[in-house]
Amino acid sequence: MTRKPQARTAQTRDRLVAAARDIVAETGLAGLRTEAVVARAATAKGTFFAHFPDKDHLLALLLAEILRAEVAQLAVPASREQLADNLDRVFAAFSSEPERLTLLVRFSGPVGVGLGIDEVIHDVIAGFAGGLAGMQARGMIAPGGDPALLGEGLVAFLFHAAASAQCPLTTMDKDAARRRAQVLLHRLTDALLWPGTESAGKAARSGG
Amino acid sequence: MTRKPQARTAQTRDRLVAAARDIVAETGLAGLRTEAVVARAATAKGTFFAHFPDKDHLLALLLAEILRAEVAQLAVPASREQLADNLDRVFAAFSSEPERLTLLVRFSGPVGVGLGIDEVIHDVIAGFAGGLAGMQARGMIAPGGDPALLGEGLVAFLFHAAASAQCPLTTMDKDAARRRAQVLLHRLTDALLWPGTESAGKAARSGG
DNA sequence: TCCTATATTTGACCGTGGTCATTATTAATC
DNA sequence: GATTAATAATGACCACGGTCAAATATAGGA
Repeated sequence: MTRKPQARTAQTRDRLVAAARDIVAETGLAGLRTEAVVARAATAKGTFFAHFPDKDHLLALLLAEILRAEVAQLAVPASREQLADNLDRVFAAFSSEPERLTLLVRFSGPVGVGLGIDEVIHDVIAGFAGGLAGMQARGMIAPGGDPALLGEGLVAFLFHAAASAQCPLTTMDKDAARRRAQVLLHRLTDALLWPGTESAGKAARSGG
Repeated sequence: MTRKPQARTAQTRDRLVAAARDIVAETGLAGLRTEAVVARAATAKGTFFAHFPDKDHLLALLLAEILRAEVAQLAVPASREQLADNLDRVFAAFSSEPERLTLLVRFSGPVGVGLGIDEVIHDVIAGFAGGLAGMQARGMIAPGGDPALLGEGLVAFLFHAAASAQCPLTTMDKDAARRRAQVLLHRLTDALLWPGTESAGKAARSGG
């Protein structure tokens, strides 16, 4: 017969997550070692894998926390400038560590349900969609598109730009690659939201 | 002083690539083991890493070959239906193995120059761009957008859809996830190319 | 042809993610 | 409280990617 989970199960899991959270805060996602996690949580390595299918699942959990904190503060955009600003912030949140993009790609689909990644992405899309709906009502973007779909389009562009910015730490100027990707992101956005006026959006932003 | 590379260098490298190519053909990208490669190529493991920075660089090289073969046959699209068909084929090529998407994301940026991934992606974009330019001239898509930029937008949607389709082999229906992602891809494409007529494109395709 | 500096190869070795048979603990029942 | 069956924790072990000091082979010059 199946029996209700023991009381210590949740405690052990919490200890593991807390230990991992601390380590990630200190070393970044890429610096996390399962050995270090179980040492700090005072469990055996096997226990780790009894609670998480693999290391990346735990990392995805923590990434969702981090992204939620970095993205929750974003206001619903009400102007072209605010929209561009939000795009830049989410872009930064998605690509500040290479590991983040890898995890997002791996866990953005059905695989990630339950880890929080899907919720974060959904919230980002919803934030864009809400802003776009308002702007559409005020005639500030091209009419006729479904705001939710346009929001998903923006997130698609974010992923693409983040991937294009991928760059080993050693070679070439990292900021240059990032800035180039950001320009691409904004031009694509303009093409989707203000068809036929790609350059106008850039001009409007550079004025602010 | 630096001296010209020895004759055997290229041979050894070719043996390694050939061995890896055979293994990938047999087991898929995920099934490749460096031990197996060096065994088949009759070299030591250290030699492998003298020729490639890591395993993924070699895999990216092979993936570029594979994608080139799968994508080279695509005709420049001259109609909505052909465009949709090309999108489906590239989507399939990008997402048929989970490992493919991972490698594409990692090596689509500046990191991937010299491995062929960047060329493949460039060719795909150029293919779409060429088709879109023609369709634009004939008034078949919304006017005013830069075809090259629109092509890049389509590739961005491809990546997003492929990520959304990510699904562990064990849980849920793989085809269902893929079909859902494909619908998303087509709706996004319609929003970009035929703003305000998302459903029309679907209807046109379902008739063919 | 011999010498030597450089290029290339080698394989024992290591770090780290992940497994699994075994042991310890606990919920449920009497 | 004693018994037992399910649940959780353990850590020795393995697989595999990647390293590096030492060994070997070669280009180029005398």
